[in-house]
Amino acid sequence: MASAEIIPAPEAATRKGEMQRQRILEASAGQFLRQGYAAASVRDIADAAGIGTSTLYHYFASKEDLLVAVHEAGLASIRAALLAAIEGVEEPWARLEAACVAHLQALLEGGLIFQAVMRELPSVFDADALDRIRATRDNYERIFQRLLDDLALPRGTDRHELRLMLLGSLNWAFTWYRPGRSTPEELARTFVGFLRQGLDLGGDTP
Amino acid sequence: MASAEIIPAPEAATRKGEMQRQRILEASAGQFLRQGYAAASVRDIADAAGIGTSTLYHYFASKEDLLVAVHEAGLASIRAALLAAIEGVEEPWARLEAACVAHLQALLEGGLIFQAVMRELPSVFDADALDRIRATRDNYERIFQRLLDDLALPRGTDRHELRLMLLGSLNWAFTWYRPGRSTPEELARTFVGFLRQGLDLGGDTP
DNA sequence: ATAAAAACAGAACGATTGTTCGGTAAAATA
DNA sequence: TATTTTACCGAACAATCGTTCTGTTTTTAT
Repeated sequence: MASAEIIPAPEAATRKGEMQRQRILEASAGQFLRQGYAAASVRDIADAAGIGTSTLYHYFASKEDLLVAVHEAGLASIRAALLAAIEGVEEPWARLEAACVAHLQALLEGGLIFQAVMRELPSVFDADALDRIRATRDNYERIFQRLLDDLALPRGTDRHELRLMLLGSLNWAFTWYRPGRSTPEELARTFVGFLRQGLDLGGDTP
Repeated sequence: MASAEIIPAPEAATRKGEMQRQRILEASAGQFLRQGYAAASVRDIADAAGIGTSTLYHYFASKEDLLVAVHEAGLASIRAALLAAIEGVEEPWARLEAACVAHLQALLEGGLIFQAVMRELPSVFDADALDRIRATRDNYERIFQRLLDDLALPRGTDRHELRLMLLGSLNWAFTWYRPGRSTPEELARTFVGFLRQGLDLGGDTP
C-alpha cells in the first residue's frame, strides 16, 4: 500500500481500477512524449506506471489502444479547458484570443496527456485507430472554425486558411518553446495580435 | 566520424558508390517519411534501396548516422533552393514571400529527402546527433531571420516572434495539406499576406 | 464468511530489431 | 596482367519488441 495519491481525485469513491487506468494513461503519455509512440516500449510504460507488463493488458487491449485512449482523454480535457476559457467572453477577437491562449497553455504547460496529444499523427497504425484520432481532432478544431466565423473580416478573407495558419503557428510552438522567455499566454496574444492588426475591421477599440 | 560530403556532385562520372549513397539516402528518407524514424527498420530501408542490409552498413555506420545524413543533405538542398528563389528579388516583403513559397514547396512537393527533414526531431537519440541536426537547422532558419530584419515594421514589433509564427504556420502545413486545393505557392502567399496586411509600412520609415 | 470477479505478476512466446561476421564478386589501381 | 580496394550479400548475433499464458492475490458482491 502507501501509494502516493498525487492526483487530487474529484470523486471520492471511484473503483480502484479506474484510478489505475488514469495512472497508466498518464505514464504512457509521458513516454510517448519523451520517446515517441514507436520508440516507447510497453515495458517502459508499465514500469513508469509501477505495474507489470501483463497487468497493463488487463486495462488496454494493445499498445495502439493505449495511444487512442491518450488522444481521446487529452483532447476531451483540452476541449473542456478551452470552452471554459472562452465562456463569458463576448467580443469575437477576444474570444479567439482567449481560445488561443488556452490552447497554447495546454500544449506547452498542460499535463502530460495534454502535451502528448498534439505531437503524434504521422505513423500509420491501423486505419481504424487513425480514423478515431482524426475524428476527435477534427471535432476539436471545429471550435476554432466557429470562432473564426464570428470574426468581422475584410471581404475575400479566407477563414479556412486563416485558421490553418493560426493553429499551425501555435501547434508548431512545442518544437522551439523553452520556458523562461515569453510565456505561452504572451506568445498566443502576440500571434493573434499580428493577424488582428491587419484583419480587424469591426467593433470598437480606439 | 564520417566526413560530410553532401554535395550531389554536378560532375558526370561519379564513382558508383556515390550514386548508391544517394540512393540509400533517398530510400531512407522515404521510409522515415512514411513510418517515422523509430518505426522504419533498416531492412525496410535496404529493401527500398534494392540492397542487402549489410551493404547499407558499408555506407553508413548506423541508423542514426543515416538520419543525420538525410537531415544534412535535405537542409543543404532546401537552403540552395531558397537562396536561388530570393536571388534578384529586391523588395523586402517580396523577398520574404519568395522565400516562404520556396520553403513550402520544398516541404510539400519537394523530393523525399526534402520532406523528411522537417518532420523529425522529438526523439532523443544520441546527444551528438541531435546537436548536429539542430545546428544545421538553426543555420537554415537564420536566412529567414535576415529576411525579417530587412522588413520595415511598426515600432515594437517583435521580429523573433514574427518569424516563429510564420515558419510555424508553414511547417505545420504537412499535417493537413492535401494536393488538389490551394497550391503550396498560393498558401504561402496567403499566409504572408495575412501578416503583411497589418505590418507593412510601405517603403521606408524614419 | 463465501464465492465471484477483478487486479496483478513472472515467465515465456515468436517475431523483429540494429548490427556484425565470413566470404564472394566487381571494380580500380598497379 | 596481378593485386589491392571497394561493393556486396546471406546468415547469424544478442537484444528487445508486443503479446499471451498460467497462476496467485486482492477486492467486491453476496
